[in-house]
Amino acid sequence: MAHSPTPSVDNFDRKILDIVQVSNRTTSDQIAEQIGLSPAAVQRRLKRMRAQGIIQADVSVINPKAIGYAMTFVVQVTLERERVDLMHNFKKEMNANRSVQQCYYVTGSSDFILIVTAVDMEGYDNFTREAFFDNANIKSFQTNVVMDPVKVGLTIPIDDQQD
Amino acid sequence: MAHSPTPSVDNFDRKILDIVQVSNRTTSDQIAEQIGLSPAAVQRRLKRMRAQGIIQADVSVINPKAIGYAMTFVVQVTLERERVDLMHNFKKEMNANRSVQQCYYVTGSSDFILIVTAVDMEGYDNFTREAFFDNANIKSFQTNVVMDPVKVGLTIPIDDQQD
DNA sequence: GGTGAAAACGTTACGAG
DNA sequence: CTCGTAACGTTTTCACC
Repeated sequence: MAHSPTPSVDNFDRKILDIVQVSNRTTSDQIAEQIGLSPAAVQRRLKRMRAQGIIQADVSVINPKAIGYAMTFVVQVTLERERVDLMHNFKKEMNANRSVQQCYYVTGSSDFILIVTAVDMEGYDNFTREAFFDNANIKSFQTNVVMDPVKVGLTIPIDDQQD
Repeated sequence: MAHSPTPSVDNFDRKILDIVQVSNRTTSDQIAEQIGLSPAAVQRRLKRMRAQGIIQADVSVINPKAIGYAMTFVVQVTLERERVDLMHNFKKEMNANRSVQQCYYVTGSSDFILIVTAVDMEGYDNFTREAFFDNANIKSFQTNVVMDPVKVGLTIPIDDQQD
């Protein structure tokens, strides 16, 4: 965390990002037409932004139900002690745990907030056992069952700016 | 919620999903080699899964910092009354609000849990004003500032199964 | 499901502004 | 330094087996 390799995102980049973050299978020709650039220029910019880490990844979003993961949970975890090494350990565990879709370290009432998927309640129960009860440093956790995933995804508001 | 349109996801499909949910720019040849199928077969399966909605979307994940969205928040919202029409309204508003990355309707202590991005604290303040204070049906909300987005994304654990 | 040809797409080199 | 055009290599698509 010591270097920022010059963002350099202009308005053309922003327009491209706004499109690909919704659908990255949009062809360069389509993007080019929409933003008023040549297909090659669009490709060059995409390649540059992927290399620079502005575009972090290109992924398919899978319908959880299609593969039997019918339930989603939002879990708030409070640690016993906020020691740096224990926290680092917890982060590593969450990264490794395939049931954990997302994990945020937050300020406020709890320490971590997780988005967890499971096949069913029994599957979630197993997850809590493995992830929490076997962990001495976890003070408490509170579960919210998701009844409706109103909005999912990681779309970021991208607006034009005057550079 | 009355019909499941025949999942029909076999182990080849699962292996393909496991790859494309991490990187959907992997070529059919690469996937084919990894799972032991021909490139054309892989393509056919991908096309089918996209048509069936098993693959919901194909998106680029953008680094929020690259476009100036440096802060993330987890917000828990409690409504005054859980009336169906008011809830439906709230869902629509969250879907339309570009600051709201994710929105879950949950059971438990609060009604909705949001993941919100903002340029800075002032941007978040503006968001709360527009989204919450102008809404008579919102009882309370509690904000957690994300200090470390330990794990983001929507990867789902996909394992082989015996069909 | 596999094979191969045709079409579409992404990539790169070149010249121009 | 970045654009657009055009040639090139790769990938996807589709008809057929």
